[in-house]
Amino acid sequence: MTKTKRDSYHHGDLRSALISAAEEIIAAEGVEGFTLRKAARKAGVSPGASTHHFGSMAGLLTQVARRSYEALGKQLAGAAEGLEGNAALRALTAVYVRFARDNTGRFRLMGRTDLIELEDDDLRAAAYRAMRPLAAAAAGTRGLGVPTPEFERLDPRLIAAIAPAHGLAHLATEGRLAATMRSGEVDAQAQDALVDEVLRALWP
Amino acid sequence: MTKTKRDSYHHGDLRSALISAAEEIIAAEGVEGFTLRKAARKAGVSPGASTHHFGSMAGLLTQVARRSYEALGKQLAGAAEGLEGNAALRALTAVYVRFARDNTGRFRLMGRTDLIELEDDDLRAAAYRAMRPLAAAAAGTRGLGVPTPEFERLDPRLIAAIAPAHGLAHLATEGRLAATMRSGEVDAQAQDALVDEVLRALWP
DNA sequence: GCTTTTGTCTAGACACTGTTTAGATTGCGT
DNA sequence: ACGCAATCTAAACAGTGTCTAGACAAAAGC
Repeated sequence: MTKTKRDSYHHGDLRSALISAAEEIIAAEGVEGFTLRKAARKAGVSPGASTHHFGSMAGLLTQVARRSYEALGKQLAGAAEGLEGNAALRALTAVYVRFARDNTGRFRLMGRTDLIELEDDDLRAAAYRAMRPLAAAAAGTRGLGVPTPEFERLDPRLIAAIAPAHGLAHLATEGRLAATMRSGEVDAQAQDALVDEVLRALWP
Repeated sequence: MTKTKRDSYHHGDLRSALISAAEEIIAAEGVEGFTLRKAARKAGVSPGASTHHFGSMAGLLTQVARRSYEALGKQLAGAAEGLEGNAALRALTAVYVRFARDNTGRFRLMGRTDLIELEDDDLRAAAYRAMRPLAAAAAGTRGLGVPTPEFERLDPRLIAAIAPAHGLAHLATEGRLAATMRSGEVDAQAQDALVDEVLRALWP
């Protein structure tokens, strides 16, 4: 679809073309369906062309992961508006889980430390920025203070907020949440209802 | 090390030899370091020999995952003895996270739905059995009743107990928990302390 | 005992994979 | 207009999981 045509030897904007191609493949076939050669074919370029821009496959996928964190962050940012305390936490967690369910490929990629460069500074920064709404909500919960903005030494309160969301998201993508039908398809509405029940138990 | 020597054409007990080989590889090099051919070499057998016993690589890895659930279940079973309510939940969660940290390869495999056969009945049963201590503890928490022993439609209360544990475990193996040193090594003691703090916030 | 059948395993090939090397091509700064 | 640096290609390499044929051995039938 986005198969970029090319009249000249040089591509012009191969870097972002490869990122887009990778994102499309991952969205359509999941991380397990992604190969570097597929992305190269989609961009209309030879397999080795990616090396110069990203160094390795992990370099390309790190960019995809970074953009995925930005997308997650954007969704989280708008989820807790006007809410406070546990209500905010419930809304944020619900959005977190929905993101994982509706963007399974990208979400799985974010956790594949063997495929991405976990030490990449941009990636780490994007990951931290994405979690800021959760950090803010966690600060207003159960009478706890304001979490520190450090990434290396994450605040226990922030982790306490992330852990259930991260766990539910993984359970959802692993097909271990109820409302997973025999066909493998997911009844999104039923799953949302279940998550809501769980959240009322966790953050009453 | 467990390279099974062979004097005859037939192996004798190739099935379990392959499982052991796979477990050793995964323990030493992680899931990402595992290949079917490596396991075959370790068992002293040709690459195609595995097909007859497991059908495919996923078949073999499903057995490894099943055994991993049994190992996790064994550790959980002994963790909540003499404890009740939230104290039991805290102990179980701590063990869950420690299992993930100390058996990263196996834990990662359990979540790799692209590598194992998620619909395998034995696997599903082992997974459910492993969670039983958590289900029992969840029943005694916050005045909730006894969870139903169904696997397809998991009880919200059980999920509420699993989610934080699962989330913390994934965060730990993804290197996203504090106490991850620059070298990539983990200060287990510091991590345990952090998890303890988080757990006191979640299950006070 | 001998033969046949059945279960195991090997050898080789197939279509892939990510990465590396050397070289072709182009755009840009001067 | 020229040279340099950036960019991309082509081909090769060492792997991968799986498939097909056939070789081997142990158990079953008589």
